[in-house]
Amino acid sequence: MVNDGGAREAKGPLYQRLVKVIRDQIEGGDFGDNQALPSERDLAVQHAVSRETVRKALRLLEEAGDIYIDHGRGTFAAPSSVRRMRRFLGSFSDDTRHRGDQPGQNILALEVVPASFAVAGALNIEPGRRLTRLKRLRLVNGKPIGVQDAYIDIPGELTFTRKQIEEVGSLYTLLIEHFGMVPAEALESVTVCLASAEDAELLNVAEGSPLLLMERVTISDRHVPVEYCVMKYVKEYTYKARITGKPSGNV
Amino acid sequence: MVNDGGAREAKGPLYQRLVKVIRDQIEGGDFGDNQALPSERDLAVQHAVSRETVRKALRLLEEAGDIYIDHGRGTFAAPSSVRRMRRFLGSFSDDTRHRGDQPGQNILALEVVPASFAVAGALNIEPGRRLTRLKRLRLVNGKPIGVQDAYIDIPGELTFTRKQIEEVGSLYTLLIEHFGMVPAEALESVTVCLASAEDAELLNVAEGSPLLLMERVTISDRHVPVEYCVMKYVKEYTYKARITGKPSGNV
DNA sequence: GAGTGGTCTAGACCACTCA
DNA sequence: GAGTGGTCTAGACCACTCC
Repeated sequence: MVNDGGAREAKGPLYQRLVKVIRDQIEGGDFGDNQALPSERDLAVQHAVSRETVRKALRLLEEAGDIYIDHGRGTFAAPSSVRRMRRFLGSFSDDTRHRGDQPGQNILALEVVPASFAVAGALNIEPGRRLTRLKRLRLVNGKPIGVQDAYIDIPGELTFTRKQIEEVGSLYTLLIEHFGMVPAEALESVTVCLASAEDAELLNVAEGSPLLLMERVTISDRHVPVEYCVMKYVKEYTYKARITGKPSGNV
Repeated sequence: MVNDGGAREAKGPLYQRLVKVIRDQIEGGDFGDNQALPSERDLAVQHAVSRETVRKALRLLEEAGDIYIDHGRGTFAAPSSVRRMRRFLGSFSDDTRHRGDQPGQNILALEVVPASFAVAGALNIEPGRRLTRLKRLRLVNGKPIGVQDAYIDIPGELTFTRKQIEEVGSLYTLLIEHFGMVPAEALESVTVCLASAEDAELLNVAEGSPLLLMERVTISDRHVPVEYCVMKYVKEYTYKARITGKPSGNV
């Protein structure tokens, strides 16, 4: 691996460093929209790595949407317009921060409850198992935008305090640092519902007004469902997603 | 590649055939929940391929959620409960068919229109460019469930007829087969809106009732935005998604 | 036919987990 | 330390695009 800027930090696998180098080149404008990158064999020589290592890096760049690869034609920088659109995408939760607003939260409930049939079904555990329930009002710039009701399966019946959450600010940070539960994947669904009397009061909207109803099952890096969460968001909220692969069939 | 069932079809790359073999084994119950698969080196010997080929297959199986791989520990069959949940996921559009219902459509408009500023912005083209507009009422079991308003940038100002759509049934099939436009990726956003008078009449709901409002920009395999589509769905509809990667930050 | 990406190999060494 | 997955190599051949 040569040509990576000389005195740069040389940490991590070669292909990851190569990803960074090439991405910087693209974002720095070295390659315009749809401009061809050097061939894989040339890149291998330029960066003094094997062709398979180059291919590994290019695969990651393609998955991230930075480049596209056409069999028999070459490898090209993705158009900046598409790159720009993609930059606004992320998980529903990620999405919050893209607004540049100040997030906040009020903890409405923190308790240990037995799993209902519904929650137990979602988490694939036996009903009645003791779960930690965390219900929060989410704020943006002090204004309520959603209610989150999370049921967390903490191993060993451990639990945490309201103070801990308020200090750390993030539920996931707490789960990772204090309980070693690393979220690895989430299954989400989104639909519409009407505000109940309680929703209406919490979110400061009229009873019966439409809300975005979202469910999430979070799966840990130990490959088990660890959290079931129901969220209701005011209609100013938007969910964004990137769907890869061919949209199939009768759309 | 040996042990692939003897007289099976031997088409396609080795690693893809290996994916199929291992997936069949898992779905056939050869490996229970979280049961370890043979090591990569063993799998390579068993199937008479190189270890890199095995790794390529395992990577695909992991991305599909069939297995999980833990560094230093081994490779394991994903729990069937998680596999089952994932099976219900797909793009918003895919999702329709999982219900086992009969889809249908009424074409409300098929015309050539100049791109508005908004549509031009979404497709990254100049305003005023002539686009094909296709507005359809989507049905499930004869009942209206949504309105889709699509703006398609067909190269060379070609267009298609109402009859063609009705014959083919699928807009994407038509785009692929008649215009060589292969959808490769989609960027979607979902939020809530209220039914306009027109929406209400089309969808047979009260004016002002909540709808799921969805936007989509489809990007072709030529890596340019080719379709902008606004969809409004009745509240019985649900959007499902799988979010991979660590949910980040202040969720 | 020349050039591109796609697949595949055999072998080496590193990083991690677990006993 | 033994076994696992993670990285990397040099070289071969195939499939595709374009001239």
